[in-house]
Amino acid sequence: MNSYQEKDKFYVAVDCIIFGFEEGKLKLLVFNRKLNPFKDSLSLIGSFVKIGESVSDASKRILKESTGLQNVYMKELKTYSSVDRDPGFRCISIAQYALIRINKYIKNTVKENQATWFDIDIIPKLILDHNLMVSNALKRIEEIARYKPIGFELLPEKFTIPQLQSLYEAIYRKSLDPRNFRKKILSFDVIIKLEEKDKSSSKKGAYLYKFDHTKYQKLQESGYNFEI
Amino acid sequence: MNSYQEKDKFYVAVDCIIFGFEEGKLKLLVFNRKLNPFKDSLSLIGSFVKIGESVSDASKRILKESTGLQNVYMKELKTYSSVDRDPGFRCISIAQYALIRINKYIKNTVKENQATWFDIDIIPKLILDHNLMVSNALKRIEEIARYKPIGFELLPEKFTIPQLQSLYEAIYRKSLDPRNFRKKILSFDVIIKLEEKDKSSSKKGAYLYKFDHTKYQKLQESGYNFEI
DNA sequence: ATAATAAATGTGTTTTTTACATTTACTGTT
DNA sequence: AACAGTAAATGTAAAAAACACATTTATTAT
Repeated sequence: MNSYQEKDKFYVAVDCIIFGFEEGKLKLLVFNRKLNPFKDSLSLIGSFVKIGESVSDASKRILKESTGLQNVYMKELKTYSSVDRDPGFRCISIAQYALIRINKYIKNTVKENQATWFDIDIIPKLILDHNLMVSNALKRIEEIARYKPIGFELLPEKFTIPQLQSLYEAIYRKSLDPRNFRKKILSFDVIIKLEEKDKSSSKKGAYLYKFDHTKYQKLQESGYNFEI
Repeated sequence: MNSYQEKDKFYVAVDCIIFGFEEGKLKLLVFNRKLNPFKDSLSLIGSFVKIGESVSDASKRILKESTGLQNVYMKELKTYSSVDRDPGFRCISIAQYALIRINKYIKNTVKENQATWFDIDIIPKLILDHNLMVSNALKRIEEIARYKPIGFELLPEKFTIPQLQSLYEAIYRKSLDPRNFRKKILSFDVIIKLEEKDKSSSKKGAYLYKFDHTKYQKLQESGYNFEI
């Protein structure tokens, strides 16, 4: 019971399930491995946790290295620890899911890192148990989206209501009524209408909105009900 | 990046936050440590994960050893990995919360293990970051109870509606209207009324109910909305 | 027979959710 | 300048769910 044995020490890894949203589709960031093991295979981005850092430090480090981003929405998903999960090492991995805003800067960093955005409906075979991690993460964000306003994390600073709707449609995998959606979102009193319009997808243009960060924060903390 | 260094290996522990429900109160199972380090201090029950087992195997093993129970509702809470969390070892702990039914059998095993049930409102100082784990777990079950029928895990096979209500009152820390509570619970169509009554808390007696396990399972999987 | 106790029950009101179709603002074309 | 095309924006009535609230009932102990 109290027998601390050197043999019972583990490598601890983190793997990051990075989601983005673009062109009405929820996307996953997949990396082409540059090094062995599994060189040239597809995988999530990950790393071993160093002895002098916490798991969340390690996740932040990896996210920074691979996308250049800091201060990202990232949460622990779960631990993957099957004895045979990694044929090379006895290694547990603590998966983290992150929601990021795709923009030009990200696109460049992503390219440098030999990474690709995949539509979540067509995720390729990834190494080890990474496909399982992805499907668990998708389930988790679907659950969380029902009571926390996480959807917003994936949108740019300025966004339109139809964009927000299409994001929720992507998360819930079903289509929503635009009148009811708009009504509900506005009832949260957390987005502010701007004068500008986005005309990229219609001639009429849709008004851009931004968050009221203070109210958004409160909603984030308190939780709420966003069953749609 | 790909430098696997022996020095970056960790002890991996699990700690179990075990909740029960008795006499209208939500309780936490706290153990008196029999061995060093921290001999005679209070703590959650835990153990190092062995190299040949998964984290969930380890949790099950510990729960079995400490309570005699198997097939318990147990879920991963989160990983605790601060560099300075344990002064003795560089050790991460993957906390698990469990919901169990308190009964005579448990009570004996618990006594043998020098464990005590503490009302969640008066939890003593525990070792390391265990108090943090407990408060995180309490928050988690409160969240989960809103969309999964976990409350039932804590009740005996046969239970009354007032008992179920007092459990939800303990989880949500507020009192509920008995008419509305009963109506909502029955609307889920997941409990079956028995002929027997429980007369331990009133002269009239309250009818006992049991779960419809099939429907209960479906509800558990699908999630639902249990905001009260 | 009576008192005491908690269990069981019903209804009207308010709030939220749902279903559903038309008009509007703007652009590009003729 | 008129027109066609496109997605955005809007309102309302009906149904369902949530809420607030008081009385009656079954049983035991005296």
